[in-house]
Amino acid sequence: MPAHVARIAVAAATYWIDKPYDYRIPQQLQDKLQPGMRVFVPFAKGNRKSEGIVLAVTEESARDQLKSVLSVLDEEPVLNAEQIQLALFMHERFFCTVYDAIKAMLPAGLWFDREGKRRVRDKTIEMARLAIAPEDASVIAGNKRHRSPQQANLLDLLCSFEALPSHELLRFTGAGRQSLKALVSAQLVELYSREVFRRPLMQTGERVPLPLLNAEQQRAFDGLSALAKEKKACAALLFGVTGSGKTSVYIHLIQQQLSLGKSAILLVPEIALTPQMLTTFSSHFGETIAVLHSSLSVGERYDEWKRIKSGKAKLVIGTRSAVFAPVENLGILIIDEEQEETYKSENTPRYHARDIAKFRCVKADCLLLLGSATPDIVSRYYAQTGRYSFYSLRNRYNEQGLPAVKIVDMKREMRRGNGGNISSLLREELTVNLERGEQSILFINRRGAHKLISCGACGYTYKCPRCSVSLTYHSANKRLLCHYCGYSTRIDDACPECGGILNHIGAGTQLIVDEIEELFPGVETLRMDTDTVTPVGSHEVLFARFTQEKIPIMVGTQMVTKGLNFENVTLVGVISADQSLYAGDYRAGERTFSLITQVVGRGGRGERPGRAVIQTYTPDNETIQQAARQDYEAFYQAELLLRQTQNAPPFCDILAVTASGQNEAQVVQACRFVRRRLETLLRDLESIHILGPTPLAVVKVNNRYRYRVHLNCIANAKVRGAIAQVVGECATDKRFRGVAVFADQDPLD
DNA sequence: AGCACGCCGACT
DNA sequence: GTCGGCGTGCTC
Repeated sequence: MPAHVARIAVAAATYWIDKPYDYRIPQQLQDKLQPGMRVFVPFAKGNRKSEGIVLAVTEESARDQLKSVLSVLDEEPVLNAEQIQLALFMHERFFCTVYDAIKAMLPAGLWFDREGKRRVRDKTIEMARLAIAPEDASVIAGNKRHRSPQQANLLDLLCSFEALPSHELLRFTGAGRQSLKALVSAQLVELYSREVFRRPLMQTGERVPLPLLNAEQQRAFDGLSALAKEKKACAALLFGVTGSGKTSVYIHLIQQQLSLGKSAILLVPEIALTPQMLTTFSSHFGETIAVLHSSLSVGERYDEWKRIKSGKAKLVIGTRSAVFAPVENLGILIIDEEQEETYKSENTPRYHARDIAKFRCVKADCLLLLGSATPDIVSRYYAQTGRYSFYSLRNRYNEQGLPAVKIVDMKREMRRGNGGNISSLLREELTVNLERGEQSILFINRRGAHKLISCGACGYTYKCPRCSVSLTYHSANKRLLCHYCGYSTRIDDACPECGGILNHIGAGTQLIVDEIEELFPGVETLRMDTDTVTPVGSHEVLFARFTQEKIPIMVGTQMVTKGLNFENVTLVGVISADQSLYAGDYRAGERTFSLITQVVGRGGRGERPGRAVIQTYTPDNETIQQAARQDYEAFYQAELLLRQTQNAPPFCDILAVTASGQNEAQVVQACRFVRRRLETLLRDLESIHILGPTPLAVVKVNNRYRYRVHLNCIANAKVRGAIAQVVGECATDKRFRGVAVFADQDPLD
């Protein structure tokens, strides 16, 4: 008897009604339809056409009335059995629909394909430039009768740049596409396409022999390869101080699996920051590598996905979403710098790559390897308790010693009359480096370190009209910008409230650069931060300039801490170590320790020993001192104790139910309801703490207020079930209309 | 009676 | 979320 029922995950089903739906398979589709294929099905009363994916094909259904599958969208399944299981697991684990999970697993190129045929996009971006002289353009921009304010903004910005990608131009001015189009038809602006930076070059020439392992690396490799060969699911933590050569161990492990006919996945926190690593890997593995990351075009990403699925690529290197790479026969999955927060998705599905990796390694009976110089406290704890195997690399490459670190008390500095951001010690050290012709890196421990603007007379500051944050000043486009919603506006000549003089405050990269220029006139500096107006792929360009042109000083945020070896860098300065310590969440200490440790480890990679200067307002802080000593074990022990008293991971899971909406009171009401319901549903649970409603650190984003209820408990099926139920109750309760509610484990913010 | 509107609730 | 069903109440 032919199978005639398809169990389907329907795209149109919202979270609270999401479950597998049964459909009848019409006669003409019975031979074609297989699990993992996408279909169109009628859904709900209106029978509106929805996409769906076949989870299983069976004989019988528990219901007697079934609608029929309308059509099949794929010739071949796009998901295999393991991926379908993974999607069902994600539904349970991450409070998302099965279809949300599936969307995260497949490349976007596969989706837009049916309606619009825009699957294969070429590798160009649209650029905009003035079609007339800048002087004429600024005259036209100034003439308010002639051009709308938006158009004037666009012209203004284009005056200070030769050319800009049009999406960035629009983002920075807040103008719509129509305004740009109008300028184009008025022949003031022209658009052209430019090829974007291509994928990191894959070497096709001679394969380089594998790197030699030192005794310590060999020991780690021997242990890990024995684990990998056991052909059963296991996990290991490889602790390796910065510069100890974790990568060499990865290369050998991967090589071993590839030679056994297996495939491998290597996850990295951010591809843009690991060009050196990519070059190394391609010199060993050539075209068997597929690279997956967010700055690939839809077409490129789709092509890489196909290369992996067809088995042409056996080693996948990529960021978070690469954990879904459709490799067959997985032999090893490595997560480099596993403590990085980029492995956690902040959008639906709110998954952590580590959890997906564990699932896959269990299914494939293979080794999951977590590598880090500053492991996640939870991972280190599992290594301690034996849940993970544990290997460590404690010696730096070439027997290099750790940098000599000095901590500067900025309070004392201030009392001595130095109100700047650069202490006298750091200035002396910089002078030494300049004289010796050696390079220095200054690190600003602050997200999106930018200038704030405030009025010297009345204290007025610019606030985002849609979010509860101040606007930051971007000298690149001379505009004020909101980091949360992208709102941007022109800066006034004087304070809009009282007409006073506007000051630039805050330790932004630009500010430090300005200070350096004042202290060392004529010395070239390089700025490195996420939010400058720069084309895609420019990190590599900037890093290359820093190395090749031997620019004496680089000033930057987080991104200077990662992955790159600069031979000639002998001094690292941490401008202010404190910023991330007081972020309020339980991970603040971990984050600070990791950042400082990594940046200090950047120095002294070459022949000469490195030095580091850490500036802080709290020089007695244990975390800062541990980071200065690069003493992970001391930090781990102290932090573990703290976690125990805080009821935080690894002793407890933290689940959060977040509500957002335009009406603040209603959002708080929804949270109170969530709390009451959870207290009722979970009242017989012994160790559970329910907290909140608490506003998020940034309470309003895009005119929506955000509040949250936290649960500290072991996240078992009962707890997850209760949360799923309550999220559903909120969604259907008319008192909470307009309030969006979602659940998440270990939220980042 | 005829219809506009709003609320309810199910979605295979 | 979204749509059809159905009750209420207004108007002709």
